[in-house]
Amino acid sequence: MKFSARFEYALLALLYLKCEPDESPISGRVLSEKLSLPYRFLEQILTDLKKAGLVRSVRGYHGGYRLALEPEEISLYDVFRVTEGKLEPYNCGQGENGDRCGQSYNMCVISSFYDDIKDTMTNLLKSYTLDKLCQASRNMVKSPPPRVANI
Amino acid sequence: MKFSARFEYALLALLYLKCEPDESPISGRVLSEKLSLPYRFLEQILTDLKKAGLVRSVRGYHGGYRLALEPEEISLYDVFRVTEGKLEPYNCGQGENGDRCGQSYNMCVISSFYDDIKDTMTNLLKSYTLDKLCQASRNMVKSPPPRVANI
DNA sequence: CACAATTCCTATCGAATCGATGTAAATTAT
DNA sequence: ATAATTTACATCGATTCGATAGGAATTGTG
Repeated sequence: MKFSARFEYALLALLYLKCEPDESPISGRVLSEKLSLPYRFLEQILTDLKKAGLVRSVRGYHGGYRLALEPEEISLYDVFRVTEGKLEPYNCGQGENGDRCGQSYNMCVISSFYDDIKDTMTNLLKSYTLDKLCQASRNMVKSPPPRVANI
Repeated sequence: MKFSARFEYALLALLYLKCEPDESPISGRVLSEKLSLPYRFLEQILTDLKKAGLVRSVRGYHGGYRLALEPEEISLYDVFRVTEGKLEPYNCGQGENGDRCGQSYNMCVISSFYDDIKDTMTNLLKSYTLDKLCQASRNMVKSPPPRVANI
C-alpha cells in the first residue's frame, strides 16, 4: 500500500502554508521552489485543494494561496479525499456493480471486512489534523533525536 | 482506496478451498468455474499463493490445489502481502530514496504518520483469519438478514 | 492603458500498473 | 500413449499516475 505523490505534495504544501500564516498569499511558484516540487503539478493539486475548500486563492499580481480553514479543522482525511478519491473498497448491496453478495455467498463476508477497514482508516485519518502535525514537526526540530552517550 | 481484484480473487479461492476440506485437490479450472473467475488469471494468482506457502499444488491428472496451512493460520495479512505487495508507505531514514527527512523538515512528521497507519493496517489484517471469515459466512447463510414485518 | 505576475483550465505525454489472455512446456494418474 | 493438470513466460488493452505544456482570465503596478 502506497500513498500517491499527490497526497504527499498536498500535505507538504498545506504544512508550509500553515507555518507561514497571516502573511500575504504565497504563490504556486514560490511554494514549488521552497518545497522543491514540480511547479505545474503542484498547482494542479492546489486547484483540487481549492475546489475542496481547504485553500483559498487570490488571483492577479500579488496573488497566491492561503489556508481557507483553521489548522485544527483540516484533517488528513480531507487531504486523502481530495488526492486519493473515495475511501470505499466496495459497497455490498446495490452499487454500480450490482449485488455483489448475489455473485457468491462469500462476497458478503469480504464486504464486511471492507467496512471494517474503511471505518478504521477513516478514524485514523481524521485523528491527524494539520495543527497536530505542525506541532509534532516543531518538537522534532527543537529536540533533536537522543544520541547514545559515547563513554 | 481500493483493493485489487487479485486480493479478492485470492480470498475467494482460499475460502472455497477451506470450505471443501479433506477432499482431493481442486483444479484451477473447477475453481474458476465455481467462482466465475477468469481461468488463466486465477491460476496466476494461485501460483503466487503457492510461492508464499499458503497453498500446495498437486500436478498431473488428478491434480489441483489445497490449503497448505490450517485456516486459523492464514490471515488477510498474508493474502495482502501476496497480492498487494509491501505494506510500506515509505520508510524514513536511509531507504532507496535516501534520507527523506533531509529534503524537508516536514517529511519526518509525514513518515511518522505512515508508521502509524502501517501498524494499524497490519493489526487489522492479522486479526482476520480464514477461519473467522468462514464462520461469519456460515452464520450469514444460516440466519438470513432480518426482514421488516409487513403488517 | 499597458505590462507583468499570477491563478486557472484543458490537453497531452510517457511510464507504470492492472486485469486478462495466449502459448507452450513439464508432470502424472490412467 | 493419452488426457488433464500445473507451471512459466510473453503479451495485450485499458487505466492510472506523475508530470509537462499552452494559453486563457485576473489583478496590482507603472
